[in-house]
Amino acid sequence: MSKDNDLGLFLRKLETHAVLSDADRAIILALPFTMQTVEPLTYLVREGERMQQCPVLLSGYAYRQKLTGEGARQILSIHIPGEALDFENVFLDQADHNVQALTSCRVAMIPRQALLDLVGASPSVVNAILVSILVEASIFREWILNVGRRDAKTRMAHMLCELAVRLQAQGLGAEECYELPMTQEQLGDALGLTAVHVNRTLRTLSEEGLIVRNRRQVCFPKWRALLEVADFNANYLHLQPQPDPRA
Amino acid sequence: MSKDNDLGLFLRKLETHAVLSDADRAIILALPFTMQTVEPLTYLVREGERMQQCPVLLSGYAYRQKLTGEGARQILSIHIPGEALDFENVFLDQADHNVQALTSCRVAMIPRQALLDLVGASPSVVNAILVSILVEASIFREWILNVGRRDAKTRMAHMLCELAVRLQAQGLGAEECYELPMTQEQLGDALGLTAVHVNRTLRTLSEEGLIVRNRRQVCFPKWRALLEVADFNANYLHLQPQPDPRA
DNA sequence: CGTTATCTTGACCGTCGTCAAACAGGGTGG
DNA sequence: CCACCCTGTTTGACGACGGTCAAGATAACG
Repeated sequence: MSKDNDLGLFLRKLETHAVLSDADRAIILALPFTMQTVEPLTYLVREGERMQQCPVLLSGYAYRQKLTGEGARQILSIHIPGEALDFENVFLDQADHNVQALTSCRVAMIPRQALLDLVGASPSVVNAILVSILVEASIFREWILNVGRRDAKTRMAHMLCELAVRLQAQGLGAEECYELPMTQEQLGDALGLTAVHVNRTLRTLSEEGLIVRNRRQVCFPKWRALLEVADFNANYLHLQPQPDPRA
Repeated sequence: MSKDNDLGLFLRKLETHAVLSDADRAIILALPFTMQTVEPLTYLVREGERMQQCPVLLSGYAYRQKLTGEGARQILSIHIPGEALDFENVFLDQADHNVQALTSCRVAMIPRQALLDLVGASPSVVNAILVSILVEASIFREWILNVGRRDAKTRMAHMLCELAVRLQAQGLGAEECYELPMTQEQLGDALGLTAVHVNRTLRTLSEEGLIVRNRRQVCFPKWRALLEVADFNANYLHLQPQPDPRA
């Protein structure tokens, strides 16, 4: 069973987007890897480096991040368990941004070569990885729209919705409530806002009863209403697994 | 010769990022396609649609675009000749955003199936396409940083630099001068600004002698200084062709 | 229980958005 | 060739969303 294997969550993530055969599943679960546990803020990928293995997140959260010359930080995406954190540098030479652990994380490191060998060896698994990469790109696009064209409140709500839906799709926590261990400064870096304004925005959402926070937990008592406010439509997440179109 | 073939520019683009063999080149140039000429603003990909062919831009400009529920538009990327405009929907079921012609364009439409058949048939060409997709994702990430964390002037300068460098890399026009047929409203939609503020920003850049505009042509008399102001570093464009790592 | 990070709030400010009007350019048709 | 229009550009006055600065309150952590 996939659940017995550490890579089970990784497989689940791939199957969220692509239909796989038993043979495909076997190939994925048979990928070599070494386990690693890392502390919050550990760099899993560092700009300029050449990666020899691809980290896959098995527990905890991580984020993708980039800095301006002035030192301002922009968080580019948040990653949840099951997601590969560095498909890009399996095929590219040099990392162009950073990936950091947000919480303490368990990570499976898959040798780059093992993933490269899949190209040619298993077209349907390559298809699944391709779809995964393309869905991540789609999330980047929505992120651009979010940061470029929505006001602070909508922007914040949108990010909260996206995470809720993605966690749900991975079978982690319910849609109406989850653990979000980001500081308000990190939220600001993700949304292109300052920590202070994040605070004000969260207060507004709370006052309107759209979110309830205690500790690092967020709940959504009026999920439908929140989706409205967030201008959220899950299409861009491509959550319906699609058959290998080559078939 | 590749230059005799309509897909020559497409090949050149792929070779900017990946090293190809003669056999690979032959496969790419032998892809079936039909030519098409479209007017400005024509939709080449429309959100929600299922595409059966992948447009490749051969002349003119196009852009990728998405709308908020309120109708605000965000341009996600600008495309120049040689670039495939819709690798995403070769592998995904449903378009999650739009692609529109910016100028009148010549476009080669490659049947989706022909591209799908490459997976399994030609690993090294698939590698090249993968790299292409990943570089586009890298450009999205930089775009997020640009919109999220840079002020209007830097943001504008950065976009102008990116286009200059990409055009240069494709052998189209010089670094110091090119044709940019975008209205100020479109520039605003790309940068997350209003047309009015785009105008003010362009004026500032002009006054500082960093850009010179007449008609739709932009020139950069002080390229080095502009790179500074733009906080521009071309690493994220991955312009050094990299050998197939599977070799 | 002290120390530090994070959160929270208020006062103030600046970049950028809004609204509006004038202006330039480029087609079109008379 | 010149009126005419339409789209795009330019500018100014004003307003607001979000940034900055600073201080106090809370929570996290050894």
